[in-house]
Amino acid sequence: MHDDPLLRNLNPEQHAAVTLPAVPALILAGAGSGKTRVLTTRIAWLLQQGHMSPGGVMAVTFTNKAAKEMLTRLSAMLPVSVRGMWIGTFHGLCNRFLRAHWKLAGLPQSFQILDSGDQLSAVKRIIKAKNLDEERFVPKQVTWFIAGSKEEGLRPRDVELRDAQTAKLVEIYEAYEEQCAREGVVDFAELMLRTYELMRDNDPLREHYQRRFTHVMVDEFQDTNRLQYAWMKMFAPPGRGQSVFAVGDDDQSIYAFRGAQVGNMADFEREYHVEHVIKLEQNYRSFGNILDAANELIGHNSRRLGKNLRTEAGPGEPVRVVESTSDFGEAQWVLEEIQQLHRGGIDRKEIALLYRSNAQSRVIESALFNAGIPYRVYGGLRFFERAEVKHALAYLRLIENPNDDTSFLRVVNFPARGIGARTIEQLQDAARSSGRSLHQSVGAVAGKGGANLAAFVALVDAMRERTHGLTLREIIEQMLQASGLLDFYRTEKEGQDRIENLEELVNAAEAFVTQEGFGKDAVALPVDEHGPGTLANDAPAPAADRVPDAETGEIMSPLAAFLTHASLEAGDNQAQAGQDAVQLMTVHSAKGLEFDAVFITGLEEGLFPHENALSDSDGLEEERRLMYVAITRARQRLYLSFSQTRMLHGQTRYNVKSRFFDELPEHALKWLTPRQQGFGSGYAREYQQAWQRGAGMGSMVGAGRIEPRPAAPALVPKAPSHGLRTGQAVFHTKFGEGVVLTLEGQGDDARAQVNFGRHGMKWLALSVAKLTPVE
DNA sequence: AGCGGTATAATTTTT
DNA sequence: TTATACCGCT
Repeated sequence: MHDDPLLRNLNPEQHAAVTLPAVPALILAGAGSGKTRVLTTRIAWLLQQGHMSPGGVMAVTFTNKAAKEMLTRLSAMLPVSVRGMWIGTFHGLCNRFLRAHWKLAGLPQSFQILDSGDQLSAVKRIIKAKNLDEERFVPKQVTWFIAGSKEEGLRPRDVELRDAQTAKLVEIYEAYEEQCAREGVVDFAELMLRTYELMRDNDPLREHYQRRFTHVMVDEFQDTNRLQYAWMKMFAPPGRGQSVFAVGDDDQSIYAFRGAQVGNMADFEREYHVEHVIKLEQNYRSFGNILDAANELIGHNSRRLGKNLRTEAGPGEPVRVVESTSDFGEAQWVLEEIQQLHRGGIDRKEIALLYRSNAQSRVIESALFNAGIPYRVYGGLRFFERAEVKHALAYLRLIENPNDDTSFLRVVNFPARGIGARTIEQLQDAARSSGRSLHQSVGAVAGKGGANLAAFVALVDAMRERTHGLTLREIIEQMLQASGLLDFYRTEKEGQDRIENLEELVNAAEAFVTQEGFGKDAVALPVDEHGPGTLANDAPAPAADRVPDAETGEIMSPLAAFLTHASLEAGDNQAQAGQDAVQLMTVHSAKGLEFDAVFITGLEEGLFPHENALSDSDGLEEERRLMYVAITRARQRLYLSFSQTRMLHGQTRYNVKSRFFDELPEHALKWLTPRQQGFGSGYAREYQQAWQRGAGMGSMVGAGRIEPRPAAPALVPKAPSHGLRTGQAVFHTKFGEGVVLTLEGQGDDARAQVNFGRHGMKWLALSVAKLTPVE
């Protein structure tokens, strides 16, 4: 049956998925079930069998990383050029589409892409120009409104004007669109929406692409938003006979907060009359106890498509659970355990420390730092987002397009050249009243400011002239000199790192030109603007990079292509790759990764599940899925950890252990600290204090049993008449068990704020409420 | 223009 | 606690 080497070693479900006929199919791919393998093997198999040509493939992912992974694996499987295939991120493919059809899309040929930061400053400018109150129209929220509207497929005229506030927001949205059009830029959501609209409105074009893409595959389908689903339907609508291969996992849907619609999976099944739903439940990553924990936990969610992970690997080690008295103690314990694991032969890069929110990394970082253990924190600034790099890119953008006001404003006075806020305001007024760009309005400003502005414009113009015809590397080097950026950072005391980053920018450009062959994302394919007819269906881009525009014969410049690349792929964050370092990240950023050993820290009510998500059941279910994602990252060892107290916003919070502990199977767990009946029993505290005095936990853990230690004197303030103190565990007949957070007032006035975990935070009058101390 | 003080708010994130 | 924003001063 499996003579074909491609299909060898596939399990029956994977095999079935790979060799499905060309009809719509939904693949429910559990964590660690070989999803990417199925996706790439299917493409390879279809090509090998001659069921489709390379040009007939469209495979969409969310991240550049996933797209790259797919391409790498695919080219390892088959000696096929990936050039003609449309494999990439939603935004990358939109970019490719719009580069080919810029004219029809109503865009300038080398339109540039705004990242979220650029978009924010663009919105800020509009709010200022319209003289609106930034309190009422918070720029961040306005960008959410705009992106949100676009992701619902709504242009300003389509948004329902529910109230005055919305009407004003729509007005800003409208102005924002005009501004983007004037400057020749698009934001991320615009890439999607513009593509969708062009496909919707241009019959020959739609017809062409629908005929071309016989196989459309969408990865992480549970993360698609409304627009992305509608977009997909434009390329492969129901009933047109294309193969649509949607791969996803509803249990790993953790991006509802940014518009993801898990419901798209069910909608897809219904609208496409999907007959083939294949569940990939065989897990190749984790041992049984870990999967038991994951399965049981996620079983507490309703509204699932239903899926259970199984393994043939045996139960493996138990899931270890640890309680600490403080976040500090937790970090110390994690540190010890990491050292133990490392001594036991596990690479540090195979150890992940996961947390719900970024703020939690700090304590752990300092513990690791003090112990001299190398670590890498995910998240944070990425390469192309760093200030000095953005400045350099702004100059490059101005070389490419002097009317890019966002870039103009970023560097008009950086390095300082005597152009102050007043001058800029005058310039903006002039530009606004004439409807022209800042660059075009420079002449309207008189005086010294005006002269300086003119000098700036002359500088950029000179850069443009002098770099004409040079290689990308030379252009950037010229610009770094001429702009004064290099000189500026050379004289700055902490400028050395920045200069290194600017040099790195030159390297990145060089790499882009040579290795990447800057065509992949950025350069137009030879697609006729005027519809099918003359189209070579899957003509690969000729000899790599420089594809002339179908109509004018113009070539997109390497510079414009590089700028596009920089916007679409923000690059890694700073951490030195390659080193054997412990991996620190949020649970969200751990999605898709796997490690030998995983620590999930801060498993406390209010933190994980997060308090902001507790108000509705959808929120709680997403938190639970998040926990599910976290658990399923672990191959061999999983640690769950929580702490009685935690420093948050500069205050000590008294927490209750996460409700998720009650949703895990007892048989799979092993408590390394004594199992608590209620909360904060003296025993655990004594134990922790004993440990913190230096007894160390590793040996006790290693021995597999914990010996009671002599009690340490409790460091608590003197007890007032009601007998309560902060941190006190209490019982309330209605709310159950809780922990006292704050005590106020005296006698009959005395009040206590109590954290009842899932019953929330309560203020109780002690003269009325029946609170029983638990200890 | 740039510095330093105070106020304020503080999940999760990719493109 | 800490990062960022804004204001007022030099």
